[in-house]
Amino acid sequence: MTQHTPIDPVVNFIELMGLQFQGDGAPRIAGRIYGLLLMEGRPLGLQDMATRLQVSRASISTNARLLATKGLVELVSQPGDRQDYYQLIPVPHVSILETVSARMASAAERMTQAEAMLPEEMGEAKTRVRALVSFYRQSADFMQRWVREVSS
Amino acid sequence: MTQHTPIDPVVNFIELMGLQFQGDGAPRIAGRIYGLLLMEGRPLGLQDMATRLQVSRASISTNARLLATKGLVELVSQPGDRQDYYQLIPVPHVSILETVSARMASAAERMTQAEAMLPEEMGEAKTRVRALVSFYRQSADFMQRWVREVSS
DNA sequence: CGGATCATTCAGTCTTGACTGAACGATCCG
DNA sequence: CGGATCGTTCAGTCAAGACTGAATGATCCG
Repeated sequence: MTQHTPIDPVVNFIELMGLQFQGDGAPRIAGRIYGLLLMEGRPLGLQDMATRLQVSRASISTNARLLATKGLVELVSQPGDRQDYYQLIPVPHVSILETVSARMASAAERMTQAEAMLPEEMGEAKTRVRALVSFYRQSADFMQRWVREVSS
Repeated sequence: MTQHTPIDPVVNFIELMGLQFQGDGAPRIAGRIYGLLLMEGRPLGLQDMATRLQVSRASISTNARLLATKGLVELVSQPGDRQDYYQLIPVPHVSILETVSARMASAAERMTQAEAMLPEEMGEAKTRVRALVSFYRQSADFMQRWVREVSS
């Protein structure tokens, strides 16, 4: 019978990151991978992570690549080794903020398109939508500024 | 047989908001409610919305209250009428940003707690976590600043 | 070439949570 | 009081998607 209440602080931290990611709408396993890399601080292979986190290699593969596309992690290789190693990106702030910024910008874009199709009679509704779009656009810009500030 | 490809721009906009919310991890119906209110620009009763959006009253009730807790919508009453009416909050920016800010702050808080439990030998890991926490805290602060800027 | 060791893909399972319908309590009006 | 009309709660259904295991393709080494 396995321990029901884990007191291992490392496991605890990894699990916290899993829940954190899940709360943000990302797969829980992606969070656990990030937490594990944060604890180890060195490149880890897929097989390593799969056994450490007790999940399938397929899941690790998928989620590690997900993290890579989001700019939180990067794929590295070691000479004379066929394994894929992943390691933390030292300064993930830029990626995080730019992802959010891009989301807002695309939302603004789609809303603008839908707003343009509304008939002229709905002038007030169109104005309300444009105000919201404006806020999204400004926020996206503001994040870019913040990126520059934080990376200086 | 119902129309398969809706060209009604209002329905189109409402549906877009539904998808937008869903993409942000919120219930699709919450987005549709917000879209509907954005189109109408006046307080709407639960029954109204339920028939307009063709969903159950229970769902409208739940999601309207969700939007209210997030500060996007507010409950209003009309004299001599027992219905609950909901209307848009004119300037939702503050609520949106403060929600995000609060999320980041609480994430930073939990990470700090978990980090404190790590043994001293893991000095480097602790440092990495603290750097991440610092970023979260700064971002939360930065959003507060942005709130002030946008509401002036 | 043939076996071994990778990562990835895909069909299928299973979990999460959004949504519904029926009941309930509250409030109002006749 | 009794019927009607609210909003909410709750158990149950259903769909989306996270995860798995087996199969596939690629690369390396003997």
